[in-house]
Amino acid sequence: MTNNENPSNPRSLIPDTVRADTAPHHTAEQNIIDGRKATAERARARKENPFANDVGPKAAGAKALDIGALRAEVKDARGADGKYDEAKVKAASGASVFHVKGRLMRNAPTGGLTFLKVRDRTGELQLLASEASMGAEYTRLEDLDVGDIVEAEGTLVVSKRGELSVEPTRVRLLTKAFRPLPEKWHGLSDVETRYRQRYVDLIANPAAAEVFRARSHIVRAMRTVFDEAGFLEVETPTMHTLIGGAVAKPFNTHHNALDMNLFMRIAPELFLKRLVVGGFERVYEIGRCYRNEGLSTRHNPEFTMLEFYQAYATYEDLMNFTEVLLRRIDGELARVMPETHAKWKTERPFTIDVPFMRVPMADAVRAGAHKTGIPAWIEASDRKSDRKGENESGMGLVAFLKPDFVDHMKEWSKTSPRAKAVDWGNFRKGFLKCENDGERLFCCYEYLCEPFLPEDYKDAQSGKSIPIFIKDYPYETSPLARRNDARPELVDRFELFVHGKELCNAFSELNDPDDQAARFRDQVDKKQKGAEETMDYDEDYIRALEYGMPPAAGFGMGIDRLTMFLTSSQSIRDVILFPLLRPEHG
RNA sequence: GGGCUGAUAGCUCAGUCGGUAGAGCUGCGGACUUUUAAUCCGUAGGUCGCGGGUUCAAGUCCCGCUCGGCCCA
Repeated sequence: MTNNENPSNPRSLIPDTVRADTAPHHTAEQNIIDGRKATAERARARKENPFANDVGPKAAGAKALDIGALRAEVKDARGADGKYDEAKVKAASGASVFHVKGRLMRNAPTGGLTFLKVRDRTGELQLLASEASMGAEYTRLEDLDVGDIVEAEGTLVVSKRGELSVEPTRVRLLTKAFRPLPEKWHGLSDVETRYRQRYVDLIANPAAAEVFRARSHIVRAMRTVFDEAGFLEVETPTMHTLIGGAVAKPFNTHHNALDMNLFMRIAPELFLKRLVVGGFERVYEIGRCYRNEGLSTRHNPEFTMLEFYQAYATYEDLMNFTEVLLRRIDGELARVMPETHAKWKTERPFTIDVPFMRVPMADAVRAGAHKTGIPAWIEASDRKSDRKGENESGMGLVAFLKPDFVDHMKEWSKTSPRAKAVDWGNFRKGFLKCENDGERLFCCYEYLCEPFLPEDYKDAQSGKSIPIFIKDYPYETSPLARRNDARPELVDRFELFVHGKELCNAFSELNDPDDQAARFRDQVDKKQKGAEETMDYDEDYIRALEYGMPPAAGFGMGIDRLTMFLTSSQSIRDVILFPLLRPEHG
């Protein structure tokens, strides 16, 4: 806790609802809060602490267990239908007294018998309380509200419906919850409140909490895979003096003591490759990156990226490895949370169970051109390009479009439903802005292929889309990637698209310092011509390459997006605990 | 930044042509010894996001603003 809160902040740090003494609000919520505070005061009057710390069983020999561990003790008493057999429970647990603690999720009296439900991090357990088991303390249950943190101890019994329950001799308030939880049936669905008050979301929506558990498992499984393969996990700076490693706008910050402007990193790439120079032949980093861009269902300004670099590997090796990695992670998810995973898996519009597609970008563009049914495009994309040494498929279309694109747009767009579905306005805008044929090919890919990937590459059996590696990018779009030995106009690079959305970006690394220096100079030229998103010239990185970086391949993947895919989440905000939002009070 | 769309009780939502603000859950009081969205009876709970305008009359129509959501850049 810091004590240097800015006194100039015009907004009070204390919300109205907890200033009830000075500014009472006669709202329904405030009435509930007042009532719960009064309950806490009554407990204090009885010398009981409504924020107790002395947790633990009172009975000698009682077992203090997590709910999951408690269930494991009597797992053999559970039938195939999920119901417990009372005799078997008694046989397994005998007269043992169990102690559990957690959040009270239900408090339902039916006269002399009260059903309560306690939830801890491992599960939920019913308490079956009666006057017979609790004596005079039974009436005290009235003071417990849903949301309170409680402890209870007693023997195991089975309810008439076959539910494993603790018959408590004691149920005690540990922490009073002043605020009511959202409604039990619909939960909390207001997305704004879910993001702003994630703590409530996590309590009220178990499905939301499951996504974040999955995220943790995903990252751990990933580390296991890399550690087993002999990779070293490292941490490199997140505050950079130069912009590098990706094409994006950075956040600016400032170091006071050195009076130095800094950029929050947009990618760790150039530092990790320095480590490859240093002899760490296999390194990876999982860390936060920052990009000063708009927000969307797929973009948060800060996000988590995995990057790894492997000496003596090529981008072909990494394609194989990517498939292994994703299946290993998904398999681990299936192992640790089988039921939730099965639900997510059926919801997925894609499958990772079949081999991924591998398509050179130029071939994808040629196929995309054919799909539009525009005769001139088909003819052009089948034609050999006049550019020497050029690949012969997609480049034909680029050569054809370059001189007169705009004039024919209306006519082309009417050729077929597929042609009509093309975003012609932005395609034109993007194409005309391109400075070279490489960028033009990439632009054709973006508008003619990428939006249609899910429908064009499908698994016949399941009807689900197949992840696809688009490979062999034009060198102009990839300033850090190695040129293809046979076709220097291309780089040995791929991106993995899952259901049409980019997940990974990888390439064989450019380790020729002179070529890298030339690419940096191109970037600087672009900036001088007004381009906003360019890399800086990194002299030290060139110097590092001059010491010799072994041939290597590198890989980047958004952890947030991976989590979205695997947990069937529709928005990146559903996989980031505290996504960036505007301040609540304007 | 642009288009569309939303904000009504603590939560989930209705609210028709502009005419007294509604329900369920929650809360509070009561009944109930096998519930699990418990049930039954009673009862309380509102700055209709904020500001302006039109009107005899605005949750409703108009304008602006704030904060979201979806799509696009």
